[in-house]
Amino acid sequence: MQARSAPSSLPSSRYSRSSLYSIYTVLLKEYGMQGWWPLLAHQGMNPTKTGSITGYHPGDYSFPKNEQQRFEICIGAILTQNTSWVQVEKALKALNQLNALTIEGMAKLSLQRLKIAIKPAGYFNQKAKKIREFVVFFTYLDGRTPSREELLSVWGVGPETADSILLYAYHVPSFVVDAYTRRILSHLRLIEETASYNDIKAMMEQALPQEVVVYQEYHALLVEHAKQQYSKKPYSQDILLSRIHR
DNA sequence: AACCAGGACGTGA
DNA sequence: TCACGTCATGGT
Repeated sequence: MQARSAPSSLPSSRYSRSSLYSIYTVLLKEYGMQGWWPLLAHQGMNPTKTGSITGYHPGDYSFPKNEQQRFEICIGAILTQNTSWVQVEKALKALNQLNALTIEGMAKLSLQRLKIAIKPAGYFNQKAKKIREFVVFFTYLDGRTPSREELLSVWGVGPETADSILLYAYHVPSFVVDAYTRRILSHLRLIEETASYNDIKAMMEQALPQEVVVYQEYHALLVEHAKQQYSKKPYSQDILLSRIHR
């Protein structure tokens, strides 16, 4: 680790830290448990989630239940880069039809068929390459949990994808920062717009209990809240603003 | 008909 | 380090 200067762009007062936790409790009361990461098919799936047909499992944190589901989460994390989950779901279903949501099946799939299958998720040339790179890495892991640095060394895996894989596929408490997180926290003036990914991640992890369930739900709740209130500009008066004092 | 969607990478200051 | 262009399909 190299020495780093303190991020001047972040408020570090007690007020902002407690605000970050109260945001979580407010969102949880408002929207309920989110049941991420969505999986194609499993027992007890919940079909009533915004923007998706099936796959969520609120209150059940026992996923993934096997290596295949773990693999599916990883592939979904790559496919959802800058793409809505509805589109990713189409791609995942197409892959599943080809028996390519297993490591063995994916390894057999031709590049051309892979590209066609994931086309709905966009960037199919890049994402096909990313998936193939990840398959090599996943095989190399041989069931071991990767470190964040290992994940980041894989071509096509950036900070958010790495943290999503750690948090949802491996239950490692690593907070996921996405565009919605930055948008909401910035609008609430809890961060500067220019705050870096790692700055925001560090702030969240310092403010919250370092628990997988909290990180999973918080991230998913921010996404749900953003879909409700931050999809189109100008952003309206956030319901959180009147409720995060203390 | 622009604009956005659960980003990452390559490039040149 | 960082700002900017590129990648691509499909919703609203």
